[in-house]
Amino acid sequence: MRKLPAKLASQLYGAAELIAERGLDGTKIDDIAEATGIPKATIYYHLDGKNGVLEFLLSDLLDLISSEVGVAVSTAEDARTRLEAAVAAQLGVMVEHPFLCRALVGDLGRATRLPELAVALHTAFYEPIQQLLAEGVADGSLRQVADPSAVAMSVFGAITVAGLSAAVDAPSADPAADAARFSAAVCELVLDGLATSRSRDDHELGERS
Amino acid sequence: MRKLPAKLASQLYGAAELIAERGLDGTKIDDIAEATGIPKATIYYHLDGKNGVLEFLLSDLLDLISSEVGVAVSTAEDARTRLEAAVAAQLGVMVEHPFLCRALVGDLGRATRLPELAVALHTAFYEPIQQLLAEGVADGSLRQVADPSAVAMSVFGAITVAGLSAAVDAPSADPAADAARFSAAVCELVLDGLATSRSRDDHELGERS
Amino acid sequence: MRKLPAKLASQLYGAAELIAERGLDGTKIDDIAEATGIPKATIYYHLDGKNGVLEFLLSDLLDLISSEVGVAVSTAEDARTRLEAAVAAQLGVMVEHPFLCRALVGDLGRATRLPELAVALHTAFYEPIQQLLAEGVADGSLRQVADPSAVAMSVFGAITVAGLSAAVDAPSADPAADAARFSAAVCELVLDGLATSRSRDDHELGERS
Amino acid sequence: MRKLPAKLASQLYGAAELIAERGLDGTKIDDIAEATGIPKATIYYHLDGKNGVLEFLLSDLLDLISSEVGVAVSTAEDARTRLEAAVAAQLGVMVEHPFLCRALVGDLGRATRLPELAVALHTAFYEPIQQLLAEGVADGSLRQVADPSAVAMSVFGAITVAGLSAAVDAPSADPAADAARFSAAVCELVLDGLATSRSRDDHELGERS
DNA sequence: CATGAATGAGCATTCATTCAT
DNA sequence: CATGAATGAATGCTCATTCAT
Repeated sequence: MRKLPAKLASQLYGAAELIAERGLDGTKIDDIAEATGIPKATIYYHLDGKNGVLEFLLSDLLDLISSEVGVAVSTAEDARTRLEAAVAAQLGVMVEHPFLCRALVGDLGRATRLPELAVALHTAFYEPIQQLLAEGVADGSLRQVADPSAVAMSVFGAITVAGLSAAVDAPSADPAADAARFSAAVCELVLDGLATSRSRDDHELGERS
Repeated sequence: MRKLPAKLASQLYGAAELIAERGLDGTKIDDIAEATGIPKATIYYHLDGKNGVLEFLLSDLLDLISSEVGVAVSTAEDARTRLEAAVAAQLGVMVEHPFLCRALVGDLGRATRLPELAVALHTAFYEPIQQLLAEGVADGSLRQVADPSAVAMSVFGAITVAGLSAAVDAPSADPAADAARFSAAVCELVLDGLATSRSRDDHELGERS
Repeated sequence: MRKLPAKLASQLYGAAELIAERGLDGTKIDDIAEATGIPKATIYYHLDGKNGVLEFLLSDLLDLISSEVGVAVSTAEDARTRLEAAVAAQLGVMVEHPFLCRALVGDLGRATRLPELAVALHTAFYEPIQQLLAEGVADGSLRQVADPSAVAMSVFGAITVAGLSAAVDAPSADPAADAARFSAAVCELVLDGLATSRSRDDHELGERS
Repeated sequence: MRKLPAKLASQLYGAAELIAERGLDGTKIDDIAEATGIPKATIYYHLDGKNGVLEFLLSDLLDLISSEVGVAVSTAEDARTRLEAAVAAQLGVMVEHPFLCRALVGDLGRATRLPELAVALHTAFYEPIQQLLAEGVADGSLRQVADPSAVAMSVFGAITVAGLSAAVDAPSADPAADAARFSAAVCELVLDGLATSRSRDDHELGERS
């Protein structure tokens, strides 16, 4: 639980693929030890058991996302533009760490049950979006919606699941391009919606009548 | 092992909360036996082990979603309207089965690794959306997007994460209302997007210049 | 913890020597399993772990002593005679179960920490003596001493340590003879004391002056 | 590993209660380190592992008893008087070191298996008594018994168990008084026996007839 | 000398699963 | 059909001990 030596930390990443593939419960500590080259007992010396390993790995990912998104969000642009930047940032990190992402999803239940991770999850993914939505309303770059928190959750889902899907697919040769592609798709959806203008008119008409 | 007696089936649902709360690996067969009142060996007699329990529980949920969404999608309306109906249908089922939903997500990794479930997952969640998106383009009620499959994935995320969030929150007194609220929020997002028309102009301007 | 099947119970005795020799902590469950022929998991199914094994074994010994002594004490003789009988009974059982006795002594600390054993210990060893001492005073066959409970404890020690010593020594060919020999020695000590009558006079004289 | 600095030695006594309470196997070196304030590795530097700690602690106790009893036994008095003194000496030391006594008894099995301790045990407890008994016969202050070694063992038990019982009971405010009380009780028993003179007559009569 | 850090070796316990009744 | 009893197989974790500084 102390700040584990940089060397160990880096070795530990060798376990990510394992966990992504089999889930934490399907991964024996011995497997982790073997995959990382760190003696079992040493893992226990530095981390708090198997959960500790997951916690360390995911904390790292979450911190990374958190900080990249944080940067993207802190510019002087309007909220809409910053939302696009945030989406790109999050997807960029996710695509760059496919195994961690898959581990996160595969053990989402457990991650949720690990208090520290639960808040990191919230901080990394949900909060910035919610924040941006509110700011967008203030600066006129995003629409006021009826149920902001539900919409924020939904936007979170749109981004994250896209990222996950990218992470789960066989890692492409050009992660940056993948990220850009998904980022564009998500932004197109989230900002402009899918309805055609005609269907919008029809729909409003329908509701009016 | 296929057709378990109706009584057992209903008892088995008593295990959903357990699994939702602790994950399948955190749930002992003995726990399930105790929670459901079904003797351990009897569970084995009817189902194929622990995974069998999860498979049974989730298959049921997935079938339900699949069929409800199927109905919603099979009307004569335009694709956009049917998309709204599909969202409402999916969210309706999810909100009504919060524990199963959480079990599904919590053990997503395992579900993914169970072949039968993996396809059911795809069929229930992703396919109808993808299908609808294509049909919407055809009937002019939905926009043509640059990367349809990425967008479909993203829409799937928008819907599902919203549903999950509803399922995780303390079950409200009025599930139908919850479903409606979330459904509206998701549709607002997915159909109309978040950008204000002004920001759209600005943005296009910015891109042009 | 349920009344284990007679067959298992008898097999379990095969572990006594092991435990006597190495102490419970020095004895692996696997050793016990091997020595008794009972599969490890079956031991766990019936008993509560390693402590459970010790508890079972010693409970048995203690019950046996308790009941044999109980019989010896329940005759119509005077207390002194019954004390002799009790000593013989206790030593008889101890000599007949040398391994259990040694296990008991070797793990006395643990036995003391196991609540059930602690009381059984008291009941089997200490109580009958204390009782007899009191009755002996009443019927005039035993002396009134200044500190009855301290003396009872001491008598208990005289008997038990003698028995232990007999149990620890290589088991003789004729246990009954051993028991009789030790029994006689203990009774001689406990009933008549070691002082010569001359030394008694001297001593009283010394105190008087 | 022999001569540990006085300061460490004194700190080490802080572990006695721990060991008395839980047994040596139930006491982790880390516990000992924490309880004594001596770093784990330092304990290893000075002593030979866990057994070394026990050995150190008990050797000390045994030496103490040995020497105190030795003094008591080396006077010019008759054997009977010296036996009384020896009893008082042994009980005095035991009562003054209740935790060590309990540790000794609780881990009697192990102590017995530690060669050095085994002989120290014999030397401290058994030998002086045996010696005294023989001398008493020679100087006429103690009776000739049929089985001297069995009786010596029994006397040893009478004394030691009394001392233990005193050590286990909550340590009284006045250890010296306790020791005296128990000492008197033990001597009363061991020297004069419990039989009333009437019962002695009856008994001999009974045997004769 | 003293000790923080690291680890090899060990093992109790758990649990899913089977099967005789 | 249903199930109480039994167990094989697996593994997370502990802890005494070592050693480089």
